[in-house]
Amino acid sequence: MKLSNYFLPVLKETPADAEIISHKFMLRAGMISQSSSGIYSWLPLGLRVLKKIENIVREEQNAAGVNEILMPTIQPADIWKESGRYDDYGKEMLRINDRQDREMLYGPTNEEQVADIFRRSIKSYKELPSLLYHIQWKFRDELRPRFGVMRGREFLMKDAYSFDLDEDTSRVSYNKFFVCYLKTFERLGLRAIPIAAETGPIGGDMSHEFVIISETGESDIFYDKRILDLLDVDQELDYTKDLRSIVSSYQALYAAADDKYSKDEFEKKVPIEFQNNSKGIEVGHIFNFSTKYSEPMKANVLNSNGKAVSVHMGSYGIGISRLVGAIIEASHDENGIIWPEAVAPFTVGLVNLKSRDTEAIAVCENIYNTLNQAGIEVLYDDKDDSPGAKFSRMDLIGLPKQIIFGNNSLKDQMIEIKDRKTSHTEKVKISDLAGKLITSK
RNA sequence: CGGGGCGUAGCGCAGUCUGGUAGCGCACCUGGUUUGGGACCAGGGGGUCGCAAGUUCGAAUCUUGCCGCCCCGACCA
Repeated sequence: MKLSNYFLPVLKETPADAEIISHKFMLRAGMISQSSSGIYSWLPLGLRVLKKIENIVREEQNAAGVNEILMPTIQPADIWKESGRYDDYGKEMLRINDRQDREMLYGPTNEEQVADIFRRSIKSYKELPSLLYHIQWKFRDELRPRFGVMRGREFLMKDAYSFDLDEDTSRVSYNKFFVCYLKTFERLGLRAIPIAAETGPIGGDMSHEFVIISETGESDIFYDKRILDLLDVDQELDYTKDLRSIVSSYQALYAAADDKYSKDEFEKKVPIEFQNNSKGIEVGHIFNFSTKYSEPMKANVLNSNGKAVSVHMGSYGIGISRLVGAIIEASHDENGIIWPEAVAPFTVGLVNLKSRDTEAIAVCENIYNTLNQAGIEVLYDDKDDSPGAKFSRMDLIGLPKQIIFGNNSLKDQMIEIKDRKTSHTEKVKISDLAGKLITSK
């Protein structure tokens, strides 16, 4: 993509509305544009990141054997009345009436909807487990939206649902998602810690929040530092195998949010040198709620005795739009964003500092075409701005690699590759550039 | 929803106390000179001062009502 042809409204000054780093940078880098409180339009650069994250999440869900579906944003009130949540869910739920005055709502989540889909189709225990997910926009009319995309009212979420015959088998599904989440966050370049979460009225130990450590986090977490060393799920995962050992290696180490934190337990279980307390951003939540929805909604299957039983359900969320902000919170410096390569909107930024020199333009065009053909995503700054303006804009938008065509590049046929994160710069022959970038990928 | 703050050009702000018909920086347009860390000179365009009503000879400024946005708190991916 050529910058001269790209819709990238970067701002030199920070809009007064933004408070936290990720919000400021997202606005300044032209990633989003606020529509109203907690509701944003996604501009090209932001959308590319959102899609990258979405695709990684999708690939990992598929790898775990979860089926992708797409449920509507607008749901009928009826199914929510069935589950009993129509009255329980407060003003956070946006309720609307259609032209026939039927009660509808903009979905804040999809347990009812998916249970309805399930019960229409699945009748036998032989078809279990059943795993479904979708990636869809949700709306929760938050009391107070804030922090830009991190706590919007409208947000993009991956939510998955499991259906199993009983508690034992639903634990197998739960573990599957647990491990899948570890893998997913790792691919996103994040270190997400699974922490024991409140299970509410259901009880039990089957609820975890996945939290990334960040100053701006909204939850206060206490954990055993050694859990960070476990966060390396590099190996190919075989989801057909028993995943209990992986899950229990995490559960063995203390990690809890303040609402579940017990000082005594923490100090007893964690040697003092491993005790850590910090703020975190919740980016995922997995939850098993047994028959809470299946029972009132009559989502039953026949078991091997021919008896109708309520299925055991779980739900598993990842806040995709929130992750865009969370990644920035976890990866930036004073000059701007530093994208992990996996989610970067472009892999490299090609900067032509000699943007008025026809010869330089010709060489840069050639480099641009070569990189594109090599399958490298490149944003080519072909604009006629001063070097300082180009550098600071490139730093702001945070592409992992900057390729700089400068004063001497024509003469010596060398070009600089600068690493956005480390600022490490190396000169390579222009003819070697594409090969160099491909191997470093 | 309680507490606090803000709303003046695309963005950041001054002007409001003390009423006299709107200004600065950046951005934008034109011409010229510049090009390794947000260039310079000259010229130029752009604002129903959030909306409405009121007070007044006269309102960005005073009064009342409404709307929007941000921050802190209680709740949430």
